[in-house]
Amino acid sequence: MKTKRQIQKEATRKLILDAAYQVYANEGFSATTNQIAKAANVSHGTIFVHFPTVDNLIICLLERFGSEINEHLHLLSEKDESLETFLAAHINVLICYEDFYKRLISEINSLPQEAKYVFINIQSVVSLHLNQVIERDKEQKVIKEIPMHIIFNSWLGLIHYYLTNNYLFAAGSVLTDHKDELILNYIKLIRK
Amino acid sequence: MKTKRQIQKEATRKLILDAAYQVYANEGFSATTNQIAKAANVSHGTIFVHFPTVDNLIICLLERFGSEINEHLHLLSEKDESLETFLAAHINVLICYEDFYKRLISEINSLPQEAKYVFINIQSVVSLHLNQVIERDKEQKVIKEIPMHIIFNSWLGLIHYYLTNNYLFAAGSVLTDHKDELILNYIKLIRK
Amino acid sequence: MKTKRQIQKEATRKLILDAAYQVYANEGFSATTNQIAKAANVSHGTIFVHFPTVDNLIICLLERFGSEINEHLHLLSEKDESLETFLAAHINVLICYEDFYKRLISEINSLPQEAKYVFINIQSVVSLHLNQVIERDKEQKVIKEIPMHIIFNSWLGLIHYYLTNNYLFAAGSVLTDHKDELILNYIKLIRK
Amino acid sequence: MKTKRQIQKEATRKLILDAAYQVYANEGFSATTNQIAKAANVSHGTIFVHFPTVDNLIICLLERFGSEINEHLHLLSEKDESLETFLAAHINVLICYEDFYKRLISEINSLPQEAKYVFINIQSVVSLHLNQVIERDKEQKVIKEIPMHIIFNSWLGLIHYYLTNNYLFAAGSVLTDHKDELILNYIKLIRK
DNA sequence: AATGAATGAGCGTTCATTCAT
DNA sequence: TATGAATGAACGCTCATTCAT
Repeated sequence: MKTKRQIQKEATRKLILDAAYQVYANEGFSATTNQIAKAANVSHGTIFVHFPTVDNLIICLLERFGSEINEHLHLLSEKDESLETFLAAHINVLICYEDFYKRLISEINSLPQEAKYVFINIQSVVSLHLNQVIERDKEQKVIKEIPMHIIFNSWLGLIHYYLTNNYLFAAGSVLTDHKDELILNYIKLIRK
Repeated sequence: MKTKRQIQKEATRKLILDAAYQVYANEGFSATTNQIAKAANVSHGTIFVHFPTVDNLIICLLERFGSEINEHLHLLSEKDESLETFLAAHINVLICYEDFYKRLISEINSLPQEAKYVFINIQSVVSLHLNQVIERDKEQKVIKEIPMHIIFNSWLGLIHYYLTNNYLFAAGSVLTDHKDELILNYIKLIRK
Repeated sequence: MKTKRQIQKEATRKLILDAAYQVYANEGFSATTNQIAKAANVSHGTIFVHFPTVDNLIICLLERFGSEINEHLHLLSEKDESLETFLAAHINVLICYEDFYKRLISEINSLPQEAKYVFINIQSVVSLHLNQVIERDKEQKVIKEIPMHIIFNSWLGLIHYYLTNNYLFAAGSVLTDHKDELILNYIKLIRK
Repeated sequence: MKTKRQIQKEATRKLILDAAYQVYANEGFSATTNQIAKAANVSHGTIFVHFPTVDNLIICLLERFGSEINEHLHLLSEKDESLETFLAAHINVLICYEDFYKRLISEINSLPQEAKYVFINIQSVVSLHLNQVIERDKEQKVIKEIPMHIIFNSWLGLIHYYLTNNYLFAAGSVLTDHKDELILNYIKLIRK
């Protein structure tokens, strides 16, 4: 049983995390705690009641983000879908988080060490699912003899490249614009 | 004929650029002018004698970096080398600048607009050469029917992915460690 | 009802404005925010919690100063006093703010544009009252046929001259020392 | 006999003083030594060969300015001119130096102590001549019974007031625009 | 639990002055 | 004599963090 206070506290905590997500997505991780407080409609000090430091806020935010995105990704694995369907589903999930994800892959190296674990975790979930799908295709001998991690890293490399260099390829969402092209050609690459 | 003064001035300028290169490579582009001054062993004010603003310092540094790396790359095009040789040469060049290049591809979006042009320029030089090498192979029908820009972006995507996620793959230089594997498998991907 | 917090905040704001008033009066408007912070016994950053920029601090200070001085001057108009009484009252008001006023009339041209409006406003209040008093005397044909603005500017010119050149005329307050002489002779000048 | 070197040195010194005069007239005394060096077409360091500190430069500049303006004023006294002619001549002299003089009377209190002596000297020369002219008129009983220093300070007060508040009265030269009005009305004031 | 005023170290930048050339 | 690169203290301002309310 949660007391009224605990419920209130968790609500505020969520408010801050939601705001931080939006602010970081829009401004990058150099956004200030003041901006986040304003976006969350709480006082500046409240942030530090819930999170002892900004780094801690970022870590908690990324943990939540990791869980959320992984939950989305898990739903993919249940069905017995084709490679094409899986890749499309993966991109569709990323589109939901596109702005934030873009910031994340760009600025990951300047974020606290623990943030990286979240990032690794997300990638390993995708890897796991991709593995399953590919293995099936491999049995049918349609996939080249290339190590799984290269197959996986090529895919992530390709879409991360398009995301980080968004400005070269699209005015709005690069994933929305180039989704089909990316999937089609990536499959061509890994197929015999 | 340069006067002793001019030589001295250029030496200091080089000192600052070299220091900035090292500091940015180690700390990322959020490093401060104070850190750079200390690394260059000059007073803080001296930086602003040579560069009116930090942004200008960054742009000059990137221009120098761009020229340097392009010079390296141009040497490649003169010879009639194989795809494998070219990719190895490309990686070898990047190894020389690995830490700095890693920061650059990560943080390019937070750098001044002019910095992006330098980055685009570097990439287009690589693209140009890769194009030549691939076209030759394409005539021999060994390359898949995939648009050139996808071929190019897959390569950059792959090595940028390994660079930005260095910590996943290697303790030291990820390019040194995975060079052969990357080249070998990338070629497998684009070949029929 | 004000909360304790609001009271405290206003107190600090007043502390800063009071300190700024004193520091500017003593050192001129080239005094630094550090000096003001020290004089106010608050940390340097606190100044910028209350005033986004120095210019804003100066403008707020001048607005307060303008209100205060105008309030003093308004009290004069209610009575049906003689020219002599009015001029004496004007000088008496200025004596209260002498050091600050001296800096203001000296450095007005290097202050932000909005500061000038405050200054103009103060002068126009004086002008208004002087006008009323003079008009009465003019009806009695004791004042020369001279345009009102010249009458007004002669008065301000005279006392501003004594203020800016204080060091020529007095060790302490030039207005206190020369008040009677200035009034007496100014009246002689404008009377027939 | 001056050596070639001495002649050259004096020429450079003059170059710097001329430039400083122009720069201070245009920008006020907060202009930097760099601006002056550029305007004088000499190197920054050269300024400090001729003047140990900026304050010393300002003092020397004001001494030269004082001599120059006093020389102009001295020419006035030789003739046996009327009060009106004298005041017109005074204003005409000031018009030659208007921008610089305006800065001087505005910023005199933030200039080094010695600068004030120059200013006092200029004023006493004007005072001397005005005295002579007025005394003549006084003998003819056309001037009011007012102490000479008040008569003098009213005049300076009036024109200084117009100069410091130039922006209230004119877009260009306030002395050129209001010269006749000022003289005419000032004479009205001091005449019986 | 939430507030928000206060803190102070640190930022990029300016500028009078120095001194080797 | 003239130069101009180098200096470093000081500037206005930012911001994560603290703590009395």
